[in-house]
Amino acid sequence: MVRMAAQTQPKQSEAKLLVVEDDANILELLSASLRFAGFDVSTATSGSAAVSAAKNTTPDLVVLDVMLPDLDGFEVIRLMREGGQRTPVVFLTARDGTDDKIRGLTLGGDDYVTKPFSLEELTARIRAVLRRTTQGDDEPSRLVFADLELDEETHEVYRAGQRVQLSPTEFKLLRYLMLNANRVLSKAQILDHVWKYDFRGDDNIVESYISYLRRKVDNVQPRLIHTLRGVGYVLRKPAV
Amino acid sequence: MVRMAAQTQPKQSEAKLLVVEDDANILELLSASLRFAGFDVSTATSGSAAVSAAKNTTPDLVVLDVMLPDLDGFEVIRLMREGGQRTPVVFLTARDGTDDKIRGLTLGGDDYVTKPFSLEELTARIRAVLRRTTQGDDEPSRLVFADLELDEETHEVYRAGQRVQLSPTEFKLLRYLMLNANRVLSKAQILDHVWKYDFRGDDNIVESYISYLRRKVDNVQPRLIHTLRGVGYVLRKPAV
DNA sequence: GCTTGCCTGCACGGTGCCTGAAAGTTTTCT
DNA sequence: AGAAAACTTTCAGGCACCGTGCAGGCAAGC
Repeated sequence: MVRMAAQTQPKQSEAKLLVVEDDANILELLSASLRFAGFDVSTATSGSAAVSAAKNTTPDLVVLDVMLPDLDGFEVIRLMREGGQRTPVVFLTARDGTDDKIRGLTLGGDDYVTKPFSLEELTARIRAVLRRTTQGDDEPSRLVFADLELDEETHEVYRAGQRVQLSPTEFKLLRYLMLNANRVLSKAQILDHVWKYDFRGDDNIVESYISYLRRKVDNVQPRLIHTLRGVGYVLRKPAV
Repeated sequence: MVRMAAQTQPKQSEAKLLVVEDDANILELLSASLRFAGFDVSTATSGSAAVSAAKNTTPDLVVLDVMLPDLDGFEVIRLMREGGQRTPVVFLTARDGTDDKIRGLTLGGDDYVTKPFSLEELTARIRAVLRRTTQGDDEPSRLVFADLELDEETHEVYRAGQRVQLSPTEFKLLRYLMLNANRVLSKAQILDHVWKYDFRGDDNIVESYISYLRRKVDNVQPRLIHTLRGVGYVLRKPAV
């Protein structure tokens, strides 16, 4: 009897996040999905509001849009840290332009994600930064399911002990499947989480990448990636 | 024209729903059957009315047509959640050519159903979302009747411990029978709940699917699916 | 025995999914 | 900077499965 209890929430750290973003749609997107991922989320829509919110709520991490109406992201951080608190940051930044300043900040243990991003990308970065900055490393960086292993830091993947090379998208898809092992995921759900939020293609791309993944990591017994026709895909050990 | 027999209420969570839909026919269909399914239903026919209704009645879940005369579904959600309440949503969306706007519907534990849908499909999604977003998950995802087991999340079905593979329609029909175990269901009733609301075929298809189900899940003793000639079908343990 | 309702085998067309290939894009290398 | 490689995305053919209608046969009840 190997049936697993259905879990309702992805298991995540219950860290306090402050999300700072002036675009209302993106803010809603972020707060809804980060909250669902198990984070304790508060929000701000301007730099000055962010500074005072950070003083009051002392978040464990700040998700910060670099481009804000009043202050720019770096100013916000400078002001926040003047009070002595050394809160880690994940920046949200537009693709071009100020890459240099951002790059410098990653040296201090912070990180950044360029817009448009996928939610898996963002939550992966958040978890990585929290993992790094939290002493007493509770969360391991290695996901394991059956004889499948995936290292979130080194991006190495093994199936049955064999090293497998994956492209960036293949890696993100597999990580999403592994984080949600035994849970059925629809193509829409996969698209919403693994692909960038501005992707305007159709579901078939998910089928393509499932196909690529099967060829690379699911070409041995037992098969772990299963199709549920009309429903979605699921990563699980075959029924007895 | 929804045919409904007089019967006692199916046991369901007594959750408060807000149904937002501008098509009067569909709104009537939805509110009648969801009310009958045991939900506490209130309605709105425009986005702005929905926002204020949500503020006043604080529903546990919102059933929301994406295409509304005034605001689009995302705007409605954003405005509703600005007050800090995190209400889950099941979106209703048209499945025509320009699939443009159907991204982001599965984020934050929300879900969506494409028109035309069947009522069972919709209530199944509603229950799934409520199950996911309610802490202290009381409702299990597994239906059990005699030695028949059906998992709503993984779509697995077992009879007498044996795994059985069902097609999507077979699965929906069996779920409907199990949710209404010991209750006699007419063919018209089954058609109204399990088939999409625009289905214009004849009753014989129900007979066909009952036949398929019997072959797959009722081929052992004791027989659970019974015909009441001239009346309908019922799932029950043989008479005492 | 006859009528009526139900059961089920069969066939046809549609749908969902898989995958190879090509086109378009980004990244890396020289 | 330009060329090459790797990667992402789209397209189309193929295949298995599924939904639906039809029709012949069977069982129940008058």
